[in-house]
Amino acid sequence: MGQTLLDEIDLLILRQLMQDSTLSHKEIGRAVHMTGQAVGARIRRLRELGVITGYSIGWDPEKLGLNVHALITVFLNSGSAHQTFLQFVASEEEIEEAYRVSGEGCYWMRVRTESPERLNALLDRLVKYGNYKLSLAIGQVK
Amino acid sequence: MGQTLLDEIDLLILRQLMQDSTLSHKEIGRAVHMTGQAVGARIRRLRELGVITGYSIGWDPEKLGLNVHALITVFLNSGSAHQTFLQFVASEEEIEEAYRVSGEGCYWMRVRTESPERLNALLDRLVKYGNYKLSLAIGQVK
DNA sequence: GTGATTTCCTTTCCGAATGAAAATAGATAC
DNA sequence: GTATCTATTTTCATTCGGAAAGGAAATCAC
Repeated sequence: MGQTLLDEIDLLILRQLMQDSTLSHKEIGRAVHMTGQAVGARIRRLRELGVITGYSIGWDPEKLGLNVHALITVFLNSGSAHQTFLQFVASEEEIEEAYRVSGEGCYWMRVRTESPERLNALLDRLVKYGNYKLSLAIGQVK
Repeated sequence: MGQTLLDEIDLLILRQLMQDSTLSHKEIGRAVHMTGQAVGARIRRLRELGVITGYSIGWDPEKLGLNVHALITVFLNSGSAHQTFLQFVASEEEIEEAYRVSGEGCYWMRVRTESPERLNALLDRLVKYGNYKLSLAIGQVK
């Protein structure tokens, strides 16, 4: 594929931005031996190519009161339409990630809620679409 | 807990930054009816409180050639030390997330590799620590 | 009620970063 | 050698971000 689209310098810039996107172009330039403007041009290109899809912040879920963290494997009912399930996923703010999977189950997702009661309520809404298997995350390793 | 630490305006600012951390303080200020400087002071406070933990970019894994996406449940050997497993996780760049779980298995993790061969090699290294169950992600829903 | 204190916001100001345009260097084809 | 194309540097105007000073509102002691 388009592997020649990105050179080593692009990858260096990306790695730096992944760690800290507030680095100035000039600071990044020091690491890759370029002026800030050249770095800026490359970053603009990475955005236009769709390699960089956006800028965001990292945040502490516990500081926001999200104390419950669960991993859920979803086994969709055979009659349940995937489309309506996708709408469900999109509408539930407590679902942080969700993937269609091949292997065990139909979907896998990770959720955070502020309390066991909220998790319980979410599972009640989820069970309309199918069965599930749940594990609680008791620590983030990475 | 410290729920009174964050007011509605702080949450609004956080939500905006989660969507796009390149918004200027002034732009955010328009949404919350404050000057850019006031927004900047609140953001600084959110950083000092540890609510905001960092700034990063979103990126397209396929544009970087990471075509294989897998979800792995790890069942650690009873003799295997957790400490050495954590070092393993930290050293493997292809592991993007990992959590200690209570429920099915000991750890859960999500990995991306550029090829099935690389996934195979990663699993070879993983199997020293225990057993695993693997699902392939075939689409990101959220 | 008065005054002091604290907190938070606005105003003002300056250094630094960003983004655009023009000039320059390096590589390639012919 | 000449033309051409791409990527970088240089230069410049605009904007942003952070610090300091001043002011409004809430709290508290008395």
